[in-house]
Amino acid sequence: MEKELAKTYNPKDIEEKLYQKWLDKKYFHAEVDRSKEPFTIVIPPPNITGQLHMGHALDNTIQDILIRFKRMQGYNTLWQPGTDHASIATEVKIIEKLREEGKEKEDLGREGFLERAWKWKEEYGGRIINQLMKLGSSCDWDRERFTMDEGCNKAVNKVFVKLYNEGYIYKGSRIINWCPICHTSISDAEVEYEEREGHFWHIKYPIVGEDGFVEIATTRPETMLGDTAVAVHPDDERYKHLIGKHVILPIMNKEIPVVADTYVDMEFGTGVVKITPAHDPNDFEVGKRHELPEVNVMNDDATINENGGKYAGMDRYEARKAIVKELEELGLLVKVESHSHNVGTHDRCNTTVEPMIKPQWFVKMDELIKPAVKAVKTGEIEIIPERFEKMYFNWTDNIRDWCISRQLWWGHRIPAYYCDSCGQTIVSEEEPSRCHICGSTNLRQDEDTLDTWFSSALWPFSTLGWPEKTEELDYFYPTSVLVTAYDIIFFWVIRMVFSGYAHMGEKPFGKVLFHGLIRDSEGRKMSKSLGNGVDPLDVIDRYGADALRFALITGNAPGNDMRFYWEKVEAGRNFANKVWNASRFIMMNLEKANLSENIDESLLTQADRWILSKSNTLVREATDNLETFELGIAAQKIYDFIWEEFCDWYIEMVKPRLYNDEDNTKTAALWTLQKVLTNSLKLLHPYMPFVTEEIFCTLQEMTGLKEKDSIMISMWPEYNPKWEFKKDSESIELIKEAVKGIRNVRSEMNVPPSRKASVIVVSNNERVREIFTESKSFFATLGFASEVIVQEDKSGISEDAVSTVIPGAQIYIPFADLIDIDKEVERLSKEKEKLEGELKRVNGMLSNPNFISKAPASKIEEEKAKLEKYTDMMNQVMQRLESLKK
RNA sequence: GGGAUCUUAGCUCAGCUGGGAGAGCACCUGCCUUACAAGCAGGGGGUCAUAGGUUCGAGCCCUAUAGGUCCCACCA
Repeated sequence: MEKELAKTYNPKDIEEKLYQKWLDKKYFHAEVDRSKEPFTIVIPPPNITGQLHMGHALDNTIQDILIRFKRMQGYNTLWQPGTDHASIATEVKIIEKLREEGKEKEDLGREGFLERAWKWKEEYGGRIINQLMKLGSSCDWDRERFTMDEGCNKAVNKVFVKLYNEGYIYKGSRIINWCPICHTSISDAEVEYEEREGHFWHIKYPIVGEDGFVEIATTRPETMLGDTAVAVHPDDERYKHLIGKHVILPIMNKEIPVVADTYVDMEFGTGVVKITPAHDPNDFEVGKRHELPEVNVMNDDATINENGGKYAGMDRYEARKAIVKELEELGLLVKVESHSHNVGTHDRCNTTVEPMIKPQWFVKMDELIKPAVKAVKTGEIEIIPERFEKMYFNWTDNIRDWCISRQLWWGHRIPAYYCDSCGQTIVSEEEPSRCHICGSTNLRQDEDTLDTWFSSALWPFSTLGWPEKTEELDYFYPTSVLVTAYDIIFFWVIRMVFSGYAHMGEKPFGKVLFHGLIRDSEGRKMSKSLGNGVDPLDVIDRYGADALRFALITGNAPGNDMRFYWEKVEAGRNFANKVWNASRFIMMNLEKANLSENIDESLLTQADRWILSKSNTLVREATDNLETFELGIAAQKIYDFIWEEFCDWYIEMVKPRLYNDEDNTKTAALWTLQKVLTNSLKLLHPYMPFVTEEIFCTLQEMTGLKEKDSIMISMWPEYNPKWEFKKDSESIELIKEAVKGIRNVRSEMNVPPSRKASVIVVSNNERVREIFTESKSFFATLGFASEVIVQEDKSGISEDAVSTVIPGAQIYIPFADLIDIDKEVERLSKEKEKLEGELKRVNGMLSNPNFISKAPASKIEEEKAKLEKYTDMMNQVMQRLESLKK
């Protein structure tokens, strides 16, 4: 019993200890249990190279809130964790590390490199997991998975082979985005467009067999080395006569045709476009239509290759300069304009990507995407907030085939094998021992690996055991909700959806909850290069995980970006401390109490019933908000309830009863305190798991009322219709009005709290007099009253009393020597002004015949009641003013 | 070019289906009141971007305009 709580809440004292307890007790662990309904979330797997950043902190806080909420509601909750091998991100990091040692990846060879990568994974893969634990994440760590573990690998191979056999995966030479630094192809989704200032070079191409030139304009003169045509619009009168003729490609001195294609915009540039099928996606299409040769002029590192003649070996930008210079010398450069245009860059390394034609593996998307579109259209998958549906459809409607092969080593190697004897391609889950066409053993596996998102697309079911038919898969799939930032809709969400339908025949999740990005206090994205990132671990270290979690959730609407402010974390910390101290106070008083689970409800006072009522309403509303993912709103309500209603009002109201051992309602007060506190802690627990757990356990020890060993497995409070004490609630609200009025008057009159005064309540309403008579005790502490007198009329009230009006009553406070008539008149005039405003509004409504005829009856009644109330109050204020003016 | 979203107190933002403008921080005043100064009490501060419209009634719904942010497309 001698458990002492520190005067201020110190998260460091308890967070680690409690997390360890939860782990030890296996509270996070889920087993298939068909007697219970499952609630499942798969974690967006963080990269093994990653360090926890604010985005993770938000994402995982949201997931943890949902999981803890559902767990307490009695669902069998599984939060499935794991990490992503992040093929390119990891490979780049390892290469960097190797370079520090003076090595290139080729020096190690494929095997050696992979060995190195696995070591890296062992070393750093656990780091982000530990960081997630610091946040309080209640993932089932016993089920931790990795996108390249044996099971996931199996799933990947199975899917690849299946899609290949069904004709959805194919290999082809097509134009793809090539990163000259990472030396790999990347998908369209990985290209980021940046607006850059560039130039528009106008170049003359001589016309064959004629004196004269066509003038073309280009932003990338170096690609002209690979031009195989120029194109004009078929309806362009200026150039119609050239169609079918040839021009000389300068420098290369090669004849290339003039073709007509509607792709050309007559209004733009000169209306003549150079066509480089091998280095521009649009030109590639034009080239296909006109059967133009494709001349690749670049090496993998974006230097010019042997097709570029004398420029061979030069970097693309050097070549650009040199080519422009040569054109100038040849007199073929007409002019140079400045021109801003979008440049595609690789989202990982920011290098300008080079479109190139390369043999790559693709997933044919047009058919596969259909169920994914339908699912969202029909509402089988619900997207929250709804507006992100448009983003989703924007992608699905313009879907292009997905380039899935990467020229990287770290990742799932493509399960395709080539027979060197007969040229056959064999796609197989297991490595074939011999070619099944010619029997040769001369087989070699495709060198490429798969896009990292290929394996994460399978995450919702691969983690549950697919392709094995596991109990887990049967029970936990489809998962309940996916929580992620909106910036990976295209990369991940859509691909999981179509994969779920393609391989499971079922959606991967019923709901997708998108949240926004965390920005710095100036609204910029947090990034390493800007150095404006805030480390969540640093925040936790200074303020505790609960404070961070609360800061990330409050004051933010779903899907909106939010700015990070230390002040917000401080507010969270202050709230945790408030809860801590209120609990400390309650427990101090509970020490000698001997409470039982239930109480004879006839012992409850007005105030007890009022707070129980309020608490009850909170339970209903917060639960509803949580169910609909309005986490910020629920948090705000819980915060307001605990701080204002419970601490500032109820605890203050109850103090006189606690300090008076003679008071026969003391036990009821203690019981109510304990009850409301426990419920509040439970509601708060998903947001602030640590502080609530510590208090919950201590409180149980103290009262001997034990529900569970941990709040996280206790029952979520339920709305109790019996606890709607409407009459008591109205009474206490009236008392609060009176107390506020008294405080206001005293403050305005500069009366120090030390100066007590009597409070006279005048009301001709018997019910109101009853309320005040019953609640006299509140005014001593809350309203600095020396005594409270309740009477029917104004008899015996001295003329120099100050007063205030509340609905149904007037309150007088005689201060004798203190009264300053002018000031009092001024104050009352302000009250009068306010009432005038209210009356004007109400009268305006009620005198409008349209309002009377069209508004709902209940609304009209409401306004009529207000009119009555305000008129009464107004009369009182007027009378008082009259009498003061005498 | 297409689309989304935002514009509410000095700052950062809530405000769910239309029915008397809110929070945190900041500011002013007074309080070390035996849970909490990371606190308590009181206060000031907003033609809810602009202009129309729908409605008995609009911060909320519709249209237009201005400005900001973002996504997609990629006119060489």
